[in-house]
Parts: sequence; C-alpha cells; structure tokens
Amino acid sequence: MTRASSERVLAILDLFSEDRLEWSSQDMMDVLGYARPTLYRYLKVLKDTGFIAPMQGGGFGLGPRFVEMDFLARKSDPLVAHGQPHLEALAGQFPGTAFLARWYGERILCVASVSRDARARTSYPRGRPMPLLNGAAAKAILAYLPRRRQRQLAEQAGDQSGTDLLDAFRTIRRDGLATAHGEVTTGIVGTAAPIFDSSANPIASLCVSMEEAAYQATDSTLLADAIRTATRVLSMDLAGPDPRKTYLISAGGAP
Amino acid sequence: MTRASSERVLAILDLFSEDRLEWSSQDMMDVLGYARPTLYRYLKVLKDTGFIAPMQGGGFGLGPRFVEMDFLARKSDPLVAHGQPHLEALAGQFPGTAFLARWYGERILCVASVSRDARARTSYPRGRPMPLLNGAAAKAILAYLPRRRQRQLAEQAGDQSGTDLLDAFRTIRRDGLATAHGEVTTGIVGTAAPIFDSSANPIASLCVSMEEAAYQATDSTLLADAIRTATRVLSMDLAGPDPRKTYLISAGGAP
DNA sequence: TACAGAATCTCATTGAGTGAGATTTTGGGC
DNA sequence: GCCCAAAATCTCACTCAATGAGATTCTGTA
Repeated sequence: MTRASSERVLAILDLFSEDRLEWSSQDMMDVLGYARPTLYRYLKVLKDTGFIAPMQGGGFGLGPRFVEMDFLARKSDPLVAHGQPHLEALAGQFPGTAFLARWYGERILCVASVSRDARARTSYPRGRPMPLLNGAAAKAILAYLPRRRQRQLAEQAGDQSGTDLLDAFRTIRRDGLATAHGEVTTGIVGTAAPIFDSSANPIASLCVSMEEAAYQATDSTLLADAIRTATRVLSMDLAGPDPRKTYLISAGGAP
Repeated sequence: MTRASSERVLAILDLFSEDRLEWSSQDMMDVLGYARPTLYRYLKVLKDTGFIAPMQGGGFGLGPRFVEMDFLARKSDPLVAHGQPHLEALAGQFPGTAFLARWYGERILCVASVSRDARARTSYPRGRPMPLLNGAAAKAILAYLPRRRQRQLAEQAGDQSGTDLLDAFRTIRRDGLATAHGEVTTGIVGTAAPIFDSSANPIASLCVSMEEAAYQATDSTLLADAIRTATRVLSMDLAGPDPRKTYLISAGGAP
C-alpha cells in the first residue's frame, strides 16, 4: 500500500481533530509510519505554506493559512453567497440561529450561521461536522438521497430495525420539512428543509434552531413556511445561469 | 528548478485568491506548467480530501474541508481562545468591532472578531489579509518588530522618505497604542495595542474599530485603557504554562 | 557550559512521478 | 439516441525524486 507523496503530505493534516489539536513530531511518526527526515520534509512544506505552525509547547498545530482559505472558501461558495441574506432574515424573524448545513462526502457541515443573539446555544458552530443521522439539518438532506443510500444509512443506525428512520424520511418528504427535538443538543429544537442543486440532488439544508421554550412560543407554521420558502428560492438560485460562462464573458472583455 | 510533489500539489491551492476564486483545469495547467495527467492526479488528491471541489460552471473552487479545518484552527489557537472573552467584553462596551489581528509571515490577518452590531462595517472580515503598512492593527504590531525589520518596511513604503513611518512607530511605542483614521476603510477609526509572546515578540494586536462619528462620541482614554489592559492580560496568558506538559500529564492518566 | 531533544544532512537505492500521446467518459444540443 | 467537444483518465518509457538508515548539527533549558 504505497501512497503518493502528494497524499502523504496531506495525511498529516488528517491527524488533527477536536480530540487532538496538537501533535509532536514523534507521535506523527509513530502514527503515520514516516521516517523522521521524511516527516520533517513534509512539515517544512506545510509550515512554509502556513497550514501548520509550531505551538508554544513544542508540538505542531494547524496554521493561520486555514483562516485565509476559509475566507476564500466562504466567498466562493454560491450556497453561502445566496444563503446569507436568507439567514439574516430568518435570524431577524425568529429567536435562534439560522444556519446552512452542507452535505459533503459522508458529512454534514455547518457552512454559514447567523444568530440573533450572540449567546445563542449551539453545539455545532461553523465548520464542526454534525452527527450524520440525528438532527433536523441532517435528516432534511438524508430524506432526499437515493433510496439505496437511505437504506444503507438506516442499516448503519444499527440497533433499530431500520424502518423507523425510513418512516421518518417519508414523513419529511411529505412535509418538505424536518423537525427534531433535542436530538443533537439537549433542549434545542431544529427545523430544517432541504436545498437542491440543478440536478435535483439534495446538497444542503437550511435550519433554524432555538431553545425548546422559544419553539413553543413560536408559530411553527410560520416558521415552517419561512424555511420552506427560503430553501425553495435558494434551490432556484443555485440552479441559475452557468457562472463560468458569465465569468468567461467578463474575462474576455465587452461582448 | 524542480519542486517536490508535496509542494506542487499545494501550489494548486496558492492559485486561489479573491481575484480568482474559480479555476479551469486548462488555466491551472497554463499557469502552473503541469501536464494534464499530473494536474488531474493532484486534483484528485485534493478533491478526495475536500480541499477542492468542482463548481457548477465546470471549474474548480476551494472545498468544504477548509471550513472544517478553520474550525479546528480556531479551536486550537490560544490567541483566539484567550482572546474571545476580551473581544466580547470590548464589543459589549464600545460601539464597533473588536478583533484580533495576527502577524503571520508577511501578513496581518484577522483571526477572531466580535461586533456589537451584525451590520458593523468592516473591510477586513475574518481571514482576509490586511494591508501591511496601514491601519492601527498592523501598525501596533510593526512598531515592535526588530529595528532592522522596521527600516525595511519603511523603505518598502517607498515614495516617502521612510522617516514618517519610523516616527509613527516611535509614537506608538511611547503610547503603547496605535490609532488610525480611515487608513484602511474610509470613515472607520481603528485603535489597537500589541500582544506579545513569551519571548516578547509581537505576534498579534487587538483592535477596536468603529465609525468616525462613534469614535468622536467615545471616551478615547477609556477605550485606550481598555485595549491596553486586555492586551496586557492576553500577553501574560499567552506566556503561560507549557500546554504541552499539561497535555502529557492528562494523557498519561492521574498523577 | 552541558545535555537532551528537535531538526537537518548525507547518501545509496529504487521505484515513484512525470508527461507525451492515446483513449475513455461526460454532458449538452439536436 | 446520436454526435461532438471538452473533461478526465490510462499507458508506458524514462529518469530522477523520494525515501529512510544513520550521522550530525541546532536549539532551548537548567
């Protein structure tokens, strides 16, 4: 099982997780199986490009380049660009946090978030992957995946018969909306609807989460309609004109 | 001038900037000088790890992995962790935005930011590099760099004699504070003080920026003192106990 | 100053990486 | 479904880049 150098260098970045934010060179060598000179060569490349930085205690951590690249990633993501005004409107209208969760590989990831109140509780700030099978944001996406995929996911939920989840997905599709009480964060209710790409694949969801008490005091029909409307508009926006053609026209000068 | 594969793959990420957020494979080949199979090999590695994603228009953009890695980078940066409560306090006390700007390579980068009002104007959101020689946040750092470095920077300012900047730095060091009116964003005033590491090197600054009118209505002595106090506390916090030793103790079990 | 750990250098070996050119896949228009 | 062009991948010969064992230097701390 040999791996390309281009993969090996990036495998260093895979080491970092919430559970382990700092790594000594020795631990990296042990886990990755790289010889010392090889590891340091790779670390030099990552340090020189800002992806890794020495930390005060002697180990290595992720570097500021990720902050820069995140800014560019935010700026280039049409979901974020088109979604931001909707998030702001929903956060202004409802007492909680409005956020966009993207389906990416086998992950659900919050990519943009607006809270009316800076102290709003959320266990899933921007960039932190969410549980795959729990929560409104995730389910609003999963419910629209191909049936085979859904069955695989239901089986992954393991100790249940697997039909509960499929039933839940059917209900979500009927309503065009997912609601979840305390599935991800105790005492927090999430209400979410899916966002589709131009091929009608679910790529993300828009979710409004709030404290259970605030949810009880909110007109849930109004909330549902607002979310469904926003996601419908977003889905249409994202299916819009080919941005690359537009880019080429402007790069080529006046038509 | 041959380059390691580990560098060549990362050079693809260097292509992306605010001026060019999307790249076709052909343009990448043209600019980087890679053959098509080589480029696609590298792109596959970057796609598989989430750093690059195909965009709807046919080109490639930065992928969601950067959002994830940014979350981890935020979480692991002691400057951000220690600084966040100070930012919140300052943003609560003064009408504007409190942010931390980090010195990183030859860049000044906002790494954390809190606004009292979500509509507060700033041209430099998190992750966007700031001009090197303008603005309070930058100058509060530059003023404490080694003298030789300062002179180089002053010379880089080119068409001036270079002494204005050195005089400005001297004033900043005398006051322990930098103030700048409209240097970065028209109509915005920034007030900043430096943050030092355990070797007394400037590594960052804490800046409060606000509209000129709000600045006039603010007790600038109170503002200055609040910023200086926060940066002093932060500098001491960042020079604190060796976090690696603490980590090792907890990893090793009860003492 | 001494010392231990971190980081870098040297060098022999080999197979990984590269790119020219060919082929397959994909998506859109009709 | 067909056609076509662009996107993406495959094949393969060649060479030099990458690797790691072992040695050496650098760095930070007591």
